Amino acid sequence: MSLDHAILGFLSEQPSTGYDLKTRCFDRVARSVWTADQAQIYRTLERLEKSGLVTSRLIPQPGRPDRKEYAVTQAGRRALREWLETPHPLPPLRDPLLLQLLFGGALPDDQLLALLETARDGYQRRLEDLRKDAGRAASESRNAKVRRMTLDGAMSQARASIDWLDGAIDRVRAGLPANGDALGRLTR
Amino acid sequence: MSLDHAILGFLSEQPSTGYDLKTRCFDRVARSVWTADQAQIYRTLERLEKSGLVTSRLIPQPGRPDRKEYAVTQAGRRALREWLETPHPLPPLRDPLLLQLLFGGALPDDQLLALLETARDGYQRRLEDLRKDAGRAASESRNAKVRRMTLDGAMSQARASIDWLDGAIDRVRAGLPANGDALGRLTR
DNA sequence: CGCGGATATAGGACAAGACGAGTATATGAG
DNA sequence: CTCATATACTCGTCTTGTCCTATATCCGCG
Repeated sequence: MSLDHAILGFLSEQPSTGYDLKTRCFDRVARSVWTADQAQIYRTLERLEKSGLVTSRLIPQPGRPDRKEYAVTQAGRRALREWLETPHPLPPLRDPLLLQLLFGGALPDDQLLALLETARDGYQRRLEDLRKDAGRAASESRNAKVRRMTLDGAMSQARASIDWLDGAIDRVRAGLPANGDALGRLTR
Repeated sequence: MSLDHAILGFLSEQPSTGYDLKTRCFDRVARSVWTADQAQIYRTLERLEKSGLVTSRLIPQPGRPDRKEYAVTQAGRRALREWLETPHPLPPLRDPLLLQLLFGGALPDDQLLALLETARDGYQRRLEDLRKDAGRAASESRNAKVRRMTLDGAMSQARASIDWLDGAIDRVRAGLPANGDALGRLTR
């Protein structure tokens, strides 16, 4: 369960509330790598506390709701360390666009092109977001350098998709054989 | 729900049983694009039948269990066509390795390298599988060409990951700044 | 003065996917 | 004769992820 360990990781850097984790960690630094929704974070924090990997303390705040600040325990640090050390299986490739393309021969050229171009633009936007992130974090520490590798990985994946889509678009524009009756079977 | 449409897509090519879909379609041609387990496929077929997108007929087989063969209906073809035409959002980037790397600065060089190298090997294996698939399907039809684009996409993603990981491995070997006390905080 | 946005937490509902176990029968290898 | 394998289908539970709602207060803006 990667989310558990992502939370342990962030808490090991700094004790935080659920709200902090959502807004400062997941919506900012982990945005391009792993997203998590609020409900998920609170649920996970409860579970982690039950299994003794984090503890919480209430910090009263005059006027506004108490902060419930979570911190990792020793057991939590051990769990994090263990997870960090072990290699995990590749994420299963599960891409709606590729699936569409598997059956995309049934579409006429213009619709096929629309599909490819929309995806291309999506990756382009993702790449720009990543570039912004990369611009912000420029430090010389080990942590910053490793974190920079993370961004590089995400960026190179986006770039690969863009290049591939550009090639695919060219090939469709250059002309594909017309389809026999696949479209007919689908439209009728 | 992409799985629904993947099933509709395969059935539109050829009526099949759940077993056929699992072994001939998902474990073979869609393997590199979308995986599905058996239970999932049977459940989805039931649901699709209830909503009138597929129909089934029992084909008795002497000795062994009846084949329950599903076929798309007109409504099913329409649903498939509609899904094929509309662009879908990019798959969220959710990669355990990238997440590990986010906190990977706490690891010593050798463990960091082990992580990167394992992942590299994984992508290498995936790429080889894809190459085998690409070798098999060499036809001149529109469908085959579009399907070939699908494989190209999957391959270029794998290649991008390999290149990135090679670069990252080199950079770690070339020497990263030592970490302050992050490791200490984790080990103690 | 009211309204919305930021801060802060928590609950329910639900689809989708992962995982595993169970039930048949037939064929063929050892 | 047994064991593995292929064919074919069913059930159940757990985890994930998403969405929506509710509760509270404070601050700034118009």
